[in-house]
Amino acid sequence: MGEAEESEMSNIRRSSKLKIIGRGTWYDKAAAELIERERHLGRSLDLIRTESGLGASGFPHIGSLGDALRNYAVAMGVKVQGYNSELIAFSDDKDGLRKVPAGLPPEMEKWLGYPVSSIPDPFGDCHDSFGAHMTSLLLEALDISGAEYNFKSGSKIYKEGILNDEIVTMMENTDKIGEIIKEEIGQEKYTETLPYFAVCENCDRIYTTNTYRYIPDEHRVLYKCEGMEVKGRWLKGCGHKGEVDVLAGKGKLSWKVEFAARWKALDIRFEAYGKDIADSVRVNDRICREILDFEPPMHVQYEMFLDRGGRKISKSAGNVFTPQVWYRYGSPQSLNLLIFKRFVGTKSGSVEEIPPHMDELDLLEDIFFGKRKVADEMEQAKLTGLYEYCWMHKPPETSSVHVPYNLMVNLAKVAPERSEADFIREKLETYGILRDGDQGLEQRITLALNWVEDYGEVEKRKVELTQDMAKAVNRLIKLLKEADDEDDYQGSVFEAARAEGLSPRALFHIVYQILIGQKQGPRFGPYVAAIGKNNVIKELEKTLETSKLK
RNA sequence: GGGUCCGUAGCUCAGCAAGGUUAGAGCGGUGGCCUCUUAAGCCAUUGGCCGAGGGUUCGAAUCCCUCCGGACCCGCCA
Repeated sequence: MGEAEESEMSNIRRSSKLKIIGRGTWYDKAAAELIERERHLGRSLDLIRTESGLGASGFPHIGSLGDALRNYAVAMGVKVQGYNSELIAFSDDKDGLRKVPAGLPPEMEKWLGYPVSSIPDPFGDCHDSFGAHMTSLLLEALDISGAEYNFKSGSKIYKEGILNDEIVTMMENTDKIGEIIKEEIGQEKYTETLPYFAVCENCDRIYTTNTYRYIPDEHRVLYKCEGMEVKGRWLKGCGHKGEVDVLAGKGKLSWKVEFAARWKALDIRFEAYGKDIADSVRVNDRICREILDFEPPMHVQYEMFLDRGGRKISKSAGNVFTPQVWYRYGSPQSLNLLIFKRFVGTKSGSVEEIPPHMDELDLLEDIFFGKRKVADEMEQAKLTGLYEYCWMHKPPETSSVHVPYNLMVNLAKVAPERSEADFIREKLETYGILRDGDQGLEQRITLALNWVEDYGEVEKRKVELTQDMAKAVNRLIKLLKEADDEDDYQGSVFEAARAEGLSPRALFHIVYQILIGQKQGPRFGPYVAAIGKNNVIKELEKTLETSKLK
C-alpha cells in the first residue's frame, strides 16, 4: 500500500476514534439512540421518561435495584445529551402475593392471593402494608445509590384512574388482545378470559377471580371467584360472583397488557427489562402499538443476576442478597459499579464481588483524577465516564484515600478489640498510605470491620506437618509459654526454627498457615500480643494433635 | 417449543457497544530481595492458534452466519 493510502487510513482511524458520545459509556450510546428515535417518531423531546417496575411482593434483591439503576442511567445519559429526563419508579403493589418470601413466617400463607398493598406489614406498624414495606426497602436503596426518581404506586395509579382511558380501550378490544397473546406466546387463556383481575368483593383476593365479560356501557366486568393455580399450588376461590367497575381501582390489568397501558398513560420512552419478562414485553409492545396506538418505548434486554449459592448471605432477610447487604460491606458506588459496568452480560451477585469492586472503583477514581494514564482516548473516556455514572454524575471533588480492600480486611482481622479503628488508622499511617489525607477512611474501616465480623472466620486449609516441623512447632509452644512480650514472641519463632535446623522463613509460613490460613501474615510478635498468647498456643497445639493422628 | 447470555493465560475475569499498534489485569507458578516479618511488601519471570469453521474488511477477540460446549430465562402468574 502506498504512503498516501496509508495516511488516509490513519485519518479515518483517528476521526472515527474522536467521536465520543456523551461520557463514552453504553448508556450515552443508548441515550443518543433513544433521542434519535424519538425525534424520528416526531414526539416531544421536552421530557423523556424511562421506567422501572419495582416488585413489591418480596425482599428487593440486587437485581431489582439493577433494573431501576440501568433505567436511571439511560435517563442520566439523556441529560448529558442536553434533554430533560426522569425515571418513573413504578411499584407493582397492586399485584397479589404469590409466595411467602423466605424469611417470613409461614402463617403468612393466609395472605396468598391478596394484593400486597392490602396485606398488613409483617414487620410491625412501620408501613401501611406488606407491599409498602417491601417498596420502601428498594426506595431506600435507590436513595443510597444516589438515583433520583419519580415514584408511582400501582394501587394509587389505579385508584386515581390514571390508566382509565387505556383500560377502556383494552376492554373494548379484548378479542384482538387475546389473539395477539396467542400469536406471540401461544397462550390461549386470554381468548376466553379478560386481561383484567378484579379484587373479589367477598374475600378481597385478586388472583382467584376469573373475569369473563365486559359490559361496555357501564364499563363493568363480571367475574367469578373460582380460584387459580399460583406457583404450583391451587388457590381456592370463595365462589363469589360479582361485577366491578374497571375504572374504580378495584382490580388491575394483567401484566400481559398492563405495561402497555402504563407506557402510554405515563408517556414512557425507554424501559430496559430482564430476560425473564421478555415474552410479556413482546406482547405489550404489540398491544401498545396495535390497540393503544402508541409507539412503545425503546427497549434493551439484560441478563439476570446469578446468585452464586453456597454462602449464607444474610441473617435478617432470608437468603436474599439485598442491596442493604452489599452496603454493609461495600460503598454505594461500588454497587453502582457492579450494576453499571456491563449492561447485557450475566453478573454474579454475591458478597465475593464486593472486594474486587471496591478496588476497581479506586482504579477508576485514579483514572478520573488523572493519577493514572490510559493510552487510548476512547478507553479513557469510557472509564472516567463509568466513574461518573457510579457517582450518578456527581463525582467528589477530591480523591479519597485508597486502601486495597483485602488489606483493610487483614488489618481489621488483627485489630485489637474496642480500639479497632485507631489500630487500623495507626497502621495505615506508618505504611504511608494516609499521606494525602484520609477522605473516606472512616467508611472503609466500618465496612471492613463489618466484613470481618460476619465473614472473619477464613477457611483454613488443614496443615500437614512434617516430623521436623512438628518438633519446631512443639518447641515454639514451649518458648511462647515462657515469653511475655512482643519481642520475645517474635524471637521465639527464630529460636525454634534454628534449634530444629529449619529456616525461620519456613517456620513462619507454617505458623501463619495454622493461624490465619495464609503463608504470610502480620508481624508475629505484635500479632500474638494482639490476640493473646494462650489463643495462639491453643491453635498450635490443636494442629499438632491432628497431625499426630496421621 | 421459543429466547438470551457466556466460551480469551493453570484459575477468576476485563477488552467486544462505535473493528485499528505487539490481546490485558488479578490470583497462581517459578526465581530473587530480610542472618529476628512494615515480606500484609517489592522486583523479575512464566504463561494465550481469544471454543471451531466460514464470511465481511486494507485490517476481526470485537461485526455477520453455521456448528460445538456451558449457563440461564420463558412456555402458571407477576
